[in-house]
Amino acid sequence: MDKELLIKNKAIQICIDSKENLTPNRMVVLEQFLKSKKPISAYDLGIKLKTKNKNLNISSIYRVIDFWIKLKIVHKISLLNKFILCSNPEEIHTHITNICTKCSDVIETCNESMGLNLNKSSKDMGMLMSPNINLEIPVLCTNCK
Amino acid sequence: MDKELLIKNKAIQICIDSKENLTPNRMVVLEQFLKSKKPISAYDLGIKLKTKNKNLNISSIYRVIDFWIKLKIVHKISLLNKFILCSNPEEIHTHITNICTKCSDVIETCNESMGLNLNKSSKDMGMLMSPNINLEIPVLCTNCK
DNA sequence: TTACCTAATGCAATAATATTGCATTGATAA
DNA sequence: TTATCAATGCAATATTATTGCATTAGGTAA
Repeated sequence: MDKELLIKNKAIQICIDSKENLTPNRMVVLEQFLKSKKPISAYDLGIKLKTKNKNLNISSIYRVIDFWIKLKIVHKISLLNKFILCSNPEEIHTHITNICTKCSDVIETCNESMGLNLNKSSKDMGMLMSPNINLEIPVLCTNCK
Repeated sequence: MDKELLIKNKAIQICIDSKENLTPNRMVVLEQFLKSKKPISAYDLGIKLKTKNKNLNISSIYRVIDFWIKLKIVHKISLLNKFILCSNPEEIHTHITNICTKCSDVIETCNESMGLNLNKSSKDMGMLMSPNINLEIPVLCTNCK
């Protein structure tokens, strides 16, 4: 089974487990995310769906995206104001998103020890790191460097 | 000499060293940043300046902010779409910005070893971490946790 | 000084991203 | 059937950011 199908099944499972409704809108948005290798903006996602005769209002799109973010299936990449599928949903850990500043390619790496280090660093300052955070690291990817 | 004055002098020095022009607009924006303990949006900064009879156009504000960002005096906090003075300008290293998700308070910590670790992690994936990056970590601060 | 050059700024329109309130729909349960 | 509630549609609006072009200000050469 390829990776996309795996993620898709996982997403559906998480949705069911959370007793949430897997509506048609939520499904088409999920599938669009599965097809997007790069982060995509809410508006661009809307345009993509439109070409498939799925015309969602922008507010619905944002709401659906928020839904998937809540379930930790989708990440917001604040650096780009775009969204992308989480490559490793479900597990609670620190996500590290390497974002190529040149081509916007994203590679997600989940380095537990890094998460722990960051956590310790925050604690030393008396702060509490949120669980399941997503760290955005500007990099140059293999192709662009 | 208190910390703000220190940062101010450093900023001015960096500006001179870079042979850049320290214009009145750039100065008032810098001073507003020095007064803002929390990240501030470009528009809010404009409003603040307006109350001081300094009426800058929004495009000028963005340009001045970009100017200070270029000199590494100001950081953009992408998580909030706001800007804040760098607490530790000039030195090239990994900046770690802890952002309280409740009150938006920001504490910047510069942990060199963390930067090195992240760098290594990126390298392992064949990517090159940009120098002088700013990492945004969602936390709960001392007061809010 | 004057003329010129360039960086900085002003101005106003527009783009891009995101949120809101309220109406409507559709599924489910009583 | 009726009541309820989550999801969605709709359209206005808010927020953030950029752009092209005109104008200004400050420095330099003649």
